[in-house]
Amino acid sequence: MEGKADKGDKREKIIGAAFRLFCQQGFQATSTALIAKEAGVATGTLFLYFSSKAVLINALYQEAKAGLTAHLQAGYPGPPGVGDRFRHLWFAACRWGLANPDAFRFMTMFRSSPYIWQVTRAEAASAAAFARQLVQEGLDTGVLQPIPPDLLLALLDGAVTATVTHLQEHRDPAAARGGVEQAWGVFWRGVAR
Amino acid sequence: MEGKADKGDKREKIIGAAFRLFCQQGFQATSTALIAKEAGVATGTLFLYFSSKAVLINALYQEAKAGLTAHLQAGYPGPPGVGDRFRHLWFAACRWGLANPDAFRFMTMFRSSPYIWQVTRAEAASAAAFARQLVQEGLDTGVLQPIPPDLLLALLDGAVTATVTHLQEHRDPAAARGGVEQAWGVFWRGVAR
Amino acid sequence: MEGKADKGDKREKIIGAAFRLFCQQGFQATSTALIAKEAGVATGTLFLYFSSKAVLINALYQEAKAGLTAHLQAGYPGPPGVGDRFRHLWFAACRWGLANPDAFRFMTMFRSSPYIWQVTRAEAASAAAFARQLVQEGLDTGVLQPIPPDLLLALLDGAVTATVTHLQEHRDPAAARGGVEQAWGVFWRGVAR
Amino acid sequence: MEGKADKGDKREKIIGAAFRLFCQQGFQATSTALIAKEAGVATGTLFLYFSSKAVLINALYQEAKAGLTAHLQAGYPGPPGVGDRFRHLWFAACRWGLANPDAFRFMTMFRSSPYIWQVTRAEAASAAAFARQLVQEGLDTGVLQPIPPDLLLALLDGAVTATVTHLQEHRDPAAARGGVEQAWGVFWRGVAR
DNA sequence: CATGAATGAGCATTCATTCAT
DNA sequence: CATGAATGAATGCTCATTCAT
Repeated sequence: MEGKADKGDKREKIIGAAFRLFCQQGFQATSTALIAKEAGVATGTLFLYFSSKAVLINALYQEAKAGLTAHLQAGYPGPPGVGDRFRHLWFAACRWGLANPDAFRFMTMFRSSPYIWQVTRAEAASAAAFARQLVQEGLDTGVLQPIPPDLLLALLDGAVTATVTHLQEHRDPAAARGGVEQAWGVFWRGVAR
Repeated sequence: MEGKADKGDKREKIIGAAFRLFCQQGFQATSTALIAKEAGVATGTLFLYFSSKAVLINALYQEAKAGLTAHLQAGYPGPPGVGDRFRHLWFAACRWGLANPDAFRFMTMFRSSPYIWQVTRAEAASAAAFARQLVQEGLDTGVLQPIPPDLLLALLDGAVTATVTHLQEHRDPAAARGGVEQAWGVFWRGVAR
Repeated sequence: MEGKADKGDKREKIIGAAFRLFCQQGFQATSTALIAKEAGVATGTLFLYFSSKAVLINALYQEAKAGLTAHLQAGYPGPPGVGDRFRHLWFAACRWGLANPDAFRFMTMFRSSPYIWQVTRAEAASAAAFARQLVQEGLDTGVLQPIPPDLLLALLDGAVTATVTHLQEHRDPAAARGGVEQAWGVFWRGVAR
Repeated sequence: MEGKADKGDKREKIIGAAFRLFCQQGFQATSTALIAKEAGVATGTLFLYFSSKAVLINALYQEAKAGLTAHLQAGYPGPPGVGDRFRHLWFAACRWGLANPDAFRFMTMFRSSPYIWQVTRAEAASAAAFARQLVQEGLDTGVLQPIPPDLLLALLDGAVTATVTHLQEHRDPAAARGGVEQAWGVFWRGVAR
């Protein structure tokens, strides 16, 4: 009774199909017609929800970023230690990346792509403002090495991306857990004072 | 005798134009006709050197990787310490990335793109085999933390990419020097024992 | 309610335009864009009905063969004499050829062309199986000269083609009637016992 | 000493390669570059002998027609009977067609093609004027049925073409001889009085 | 005469987008 | 809201032809 395609269902299906196809075949090989077919809707319907292919791409990027951000904020611990909170971010990010391979891959693929507008990137960044605050707190309390906050965030981002991508390629569920832990060790040893 | 199109010049011009345009506008937004025009050659000439657009992209990727690899091997120091050699790699890579922004950006953009064939990636990786040996030596001699070599290489790669990309965005030649040094500190502190 | 593009009309228009243009200018000199324009549809529309130019050519060949076959079977007389039925085939074929000059010319032009696939030829041949049966009956009843059936059919085909082509070049409606009759005389005298 | 590619050798090689390729792959699939390569000469060389692809095609057509005509005139018997001379033409034509499959196929393929200019066709026809005279003589002496000479020539042409093409498809050297004889019987019975 | 790199007009085909139903 | 046939601008690629060597 509830599987009958509830209102708004179509938008989700289109987004899901788009993530899958873009990751598998890339941008140019994925036509809007194919996305629509994979999503089980008509060609025209896609344009009812996303006014153009460019809009769709950017929506996808935001969707991915929002998913990740939400996951990071979910169990975000309170005041305890700055290190604990960093630890939480690290593991939550890796866990999300490994659980959502398509969305994660999409993010890395389009991270520095000209298809993603500045606005999109800016919105995604602002959503992760709390991470920046954490870094600032770490610097202020002397827990972190004295490094420009933006550079430190970039390094965090780069390390997580490298770790998840690496573990995704060598699919070994057992090694994954350990890899995340080891990479965390490298990162924290590097930035902590 | 100097400058004016010395035979074989055309291939270089096409590669240069392609790097520039792909970085600015992305793969599909850059038509072969535009690349040819920007390179100052006829449309057909492009296909004389690269049998298809896909072949061009892969050639570009290899060109970039080869350029970086050559630069890394250039002043590669002998036996001294593992740390010294790592230091050389780090700084050489960052220097190259900052000096060749288009090629570097191209590499990050297409790193995980479906346009780049496995063969291309494999060839590029094999050229950097000496880096893998260095890691192994570091692990054997106990200079590095006990981490899977591949993961460690991935982290090195990710850290360099994050650093260069970050410094390119905030163009400040003065800060660049310092940034590379600081990021190196983070990385080495993280992986050294 | 009449005339003005009654759904499915487009396919017909494309076929008509293609017959005309291919006969006038040949295969390669006739661009798909020109066919579309002549048919009054958009370029893309042609590919909606025929997935490639090669498919279009083969469809045209089948269309022509089917038209001819249908016309031959239309008033095909029953049991009477084998000669009467041959006479029907001869005149019906010539009549159709003179009435559909473009389709007929197309058939002769592409008869031995590499553009027409074996499948296409086979299908067209199977549709004319009843002619083969007639020949067999003629041989069995001793009405025809003892000649391999395939050779006899080839000669019939060749004679009709030569006759119609000849009469088309010297357009003289009056002479046409007589020419068909005279050629029939030659053919039948040649094959009958 | 004499195999060293004598003067004018290149023209022959180009013609031979062109016959082969056009028959195998058709007009559009056969590029001038391919013909040149198959002939073992440079691209530009082809245009030294034939100023354009269209000129080459027409030269090929003339070459084929000339070859056939020469063969027909070779052992052309003197005054004896009209029937004997017809017989000679028939067998000589079939023999040539079976011995030169590529040239023969080329002729049938381009017989009614728009690529062959009227001039070319006219020249080829005038070379075969002696055949027309034979027909006229046959009509005048009452040896042939009273049929327009052009139509009779067209039927002769059509019958030879059909016979050779048919025998070429069903390659059976033994059957070939018999087939030519049987087809001749059909033709002569049809046109003789 | 011969070469083959270079040219660029031309073509088949695709695909984002629209709109009548 | 949903559909999918229709559109036509845009693109990758080909190939006849030229010309400097």
